[in-house]
Amino acid sequence: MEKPPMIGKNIQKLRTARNLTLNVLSERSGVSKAMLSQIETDKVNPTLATVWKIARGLSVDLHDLLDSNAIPKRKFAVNRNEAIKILDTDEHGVTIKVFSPLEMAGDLEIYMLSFDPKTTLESEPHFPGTEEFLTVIKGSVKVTAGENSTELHKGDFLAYHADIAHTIANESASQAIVSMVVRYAPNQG
Amino acid sequence: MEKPPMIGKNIQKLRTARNLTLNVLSERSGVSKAMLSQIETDKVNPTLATVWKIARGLSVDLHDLLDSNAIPKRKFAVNRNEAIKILDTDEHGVTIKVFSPLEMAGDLEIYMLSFDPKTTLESEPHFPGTEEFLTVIKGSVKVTAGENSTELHKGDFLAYHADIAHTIANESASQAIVSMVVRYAPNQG
DNA sequence: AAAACCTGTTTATTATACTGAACGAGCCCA
DNA sequence: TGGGCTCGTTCAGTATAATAAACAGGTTTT
Repeated sequence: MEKPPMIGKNIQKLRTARNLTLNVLSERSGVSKAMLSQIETDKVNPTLATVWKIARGLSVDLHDLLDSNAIPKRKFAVNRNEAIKILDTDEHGVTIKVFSPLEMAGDLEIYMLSFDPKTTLESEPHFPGTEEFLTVIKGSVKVTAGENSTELHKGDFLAYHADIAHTIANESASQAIVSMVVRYAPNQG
Repeated sequence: MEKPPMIGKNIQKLRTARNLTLNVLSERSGVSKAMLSQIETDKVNPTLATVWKIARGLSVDLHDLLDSNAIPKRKFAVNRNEAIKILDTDEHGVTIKVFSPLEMAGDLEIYMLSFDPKTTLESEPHFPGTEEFLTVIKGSVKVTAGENSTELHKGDFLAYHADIAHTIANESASQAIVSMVVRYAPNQG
């Protein structure tokens, strides 16, 4: 985070994703409609208390409000065997953070994926033998690998072979977060 | 978080822990000394931009300032030892579910751990080279491995060598759930 | 077609966050 | 017993966040 957070667009994104009007959010949050409008257009520097009220009105954590804006623009081209293409994401509304300390993880890589409402992450096939293990931390996602499609909710866990094309979709109107452990094929490369 | 955040004491704690004076922090953050004093004593509702400046001046993430416990996160414990064992649990109030389909996971095992309030899971050292990757899905836990102790909250991720004795404790009054990926040492029986 | 009802924006006013400077308390040294 | 230094707090003025009310644009009503 190098600049003061501009949470306006985030708030608006969350609000519209839930089909809430400024009037409704104003009632639910206790923040005036005018102030909401000005905050969403980044015309003011809202008070911490005000931001908290808005987060509460949107039924999200204050962190989520700040985080979705504090998008780590950092791209990364992690290559174990060959180029693994990870989208960078702003246009898709999917944020990927790398957690794994590579010197520790060996052939593992751990990611934290944040999905804005109605967003999808599409992955090309990985090398044969590659597996993915994911855990839903928040919200719900639909994972499709080949023919199979599975709906996962908060707390669910899924392991699958990732050497075919697969997608992770957040079809809901709220944010979804999943952690993913990718295990690359042992004898590859 | 049920009330608007009172970050005054957190800021003061961080500042004094670093032996910074209000003057110094004022210079480093660009926030006036007077305002810092008033914020620390919770006399005002600071602006989000101001809070961000203070976090920057303290070289911490904004989240750390908002969280009730102002502790830097995501450390990694490192060390070595021996022996393996996984407790079973019901008497301790800790439930372990195995998610990993073994034929897929190879040297990986995936668990879902549920902690009742005020419960702790103590593990003997695993084989040398064993690593654990855990993700907090709900609540908060305190992970201790050797000397190092880390407080993890919802959404946090931690990777550490598990070949020394380690404990995962839920010190809060509510349930905690974490997913754990255990990666056994590659060349170990 | 205009009246009534939405939407989000902009105005005018009040409340207050923020600043620079003044203040009092504590410490060190002459 | 001072002066000179620091510390954190409080004062007065200014900048601006927050509010209520008026506003413009677009749909639905009658």
